[in-house]
Amino acid sequence: MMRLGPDFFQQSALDMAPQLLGKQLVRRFDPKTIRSYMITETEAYMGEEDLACHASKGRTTRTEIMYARGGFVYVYLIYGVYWMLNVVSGGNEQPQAVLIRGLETINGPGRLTKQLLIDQTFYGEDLLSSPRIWIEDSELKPEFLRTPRIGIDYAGKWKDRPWRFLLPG
DNA sequence: ACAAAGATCCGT
DNA sequence: CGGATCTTTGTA
Repeated sequence: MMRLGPDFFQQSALDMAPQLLGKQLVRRFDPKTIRSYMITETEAYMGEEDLACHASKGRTTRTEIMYARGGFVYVYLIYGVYWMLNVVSGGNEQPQAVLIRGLETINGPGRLTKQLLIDQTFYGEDLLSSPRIWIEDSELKPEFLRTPRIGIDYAGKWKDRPWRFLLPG
């Protein structure tokens, strides 16, 4: 299948998050080792208004990449332990992103980055052109479930928005 | 400078 | 249910 292009990533995070389900996250570990993993769980983070979104604190060194056009990778360290993998979405100056929370064979956002060897060096990586990580299309239009996002109880009224998307089972 | 919190996971 | 472990950010 084909690598997803600019149009896909310029959708809002809310549109993109469910559409990422069933797509293939592809990782080239070295010139001879390429593996792909079906995306099974995502969450949308919707800009400065969204208190659960890191961009709610405004533009900082960490959140800078979220203000770029969609298609870049946003990674950050959580609890001093786990790297979180996000796909920046929307147009320039729209600080939105989608957290990849699960893959077909790996549950959990911290576990998947550990297995795929994704760390801070992927901050700002361009999914449109990177030789080591990209996302490929799929013919699937899977049914999916929606729930509130995980781990954001501090986010006031935003914590109950059903912006987590996952494949059943 | 310093303190606090965090989009998680694991072992008890 | 608590600990790990450290970057980012707010406050001074």
